[in-house]
Amino acid sequence: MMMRYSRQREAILSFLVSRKDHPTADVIYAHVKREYPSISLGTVYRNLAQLADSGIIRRLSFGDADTVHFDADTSPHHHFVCSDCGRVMDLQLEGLPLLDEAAGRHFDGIIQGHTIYFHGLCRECLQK
Amino acid sequence: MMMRYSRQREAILSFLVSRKDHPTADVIYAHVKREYPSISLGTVYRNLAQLADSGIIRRLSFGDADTVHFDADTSPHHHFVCSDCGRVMDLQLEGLPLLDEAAGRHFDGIIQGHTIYFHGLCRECLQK
DNA sequence: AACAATAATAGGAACGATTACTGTTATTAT
DNA sequence: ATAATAACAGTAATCGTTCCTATTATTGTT
Repeated sequence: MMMRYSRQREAILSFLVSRKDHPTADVIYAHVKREYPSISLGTVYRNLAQLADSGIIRRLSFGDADTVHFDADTSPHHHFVCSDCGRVMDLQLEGLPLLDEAAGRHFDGIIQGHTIYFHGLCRECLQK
Repeated sequence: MMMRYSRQREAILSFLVSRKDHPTADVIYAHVKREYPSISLGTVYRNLAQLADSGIIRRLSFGDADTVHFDADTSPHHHFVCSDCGRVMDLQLEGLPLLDEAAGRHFDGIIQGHTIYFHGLCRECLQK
């Protein structure tokens, strides 16, 4: 089924683009609700799923927290999760070897990709 | 509070030790129920949490599936998730650089660790 | 071996994130 | 303007997991 324009989806996407902290569905809902007071949480979830499935945004999930985060930046980069405040931040990592290829050497199937995330304490939480 | 012995915990742990496919809580529940028909799912979750918190087993969670897996092998190794059948398998990876240190070079806080998992198609799913 | 203190249990209710359902509204091609 | 249908709001349902409570099992002490 083809994707039609909708004001709600546009508001969701433009909010997500404006943020670099990878908010969750309920945070997005709370903010978009200011512009569209009658928007429903289901609409937020449905649109996030559509946007993710069509490759416009990316789903992020981290082991500890069981809520999915969303990132409008689909360029290759990694993530850090603060184990104290839960904040999610971008993290650059240079000189990473070809992990998938290395993993494939000891593996019978096909490696298509991998996920890495780092955890620790962010600067703000260190200063207390 | 100190940890007392319990038959249920022992059954849960010995089942987990016997498996190398990192089952979820409900799979563990289904199997241990054969030996202890009156065991409750809450007991399984509580004991898995205790075992994980005391470092005897390890929690594994992967982005896509939103269910936690458990691994009685706490030695350092990585994991692969088949994107077709969902199977979780161990995966060796040699010559991995000091990722945490590399990540720390571009980061303001403290990196304490990381999680990696690979995805793709397992051998069984390739053969269809 | 009996006893008292309390960790662990079974069973079920409660929870939070997400998905599914349904009648109504908005977009888009004609 | 119209008709076809994607998207919506609102709400119910689902699912993994946690919490609660009265009962049972383990363990150190007589």
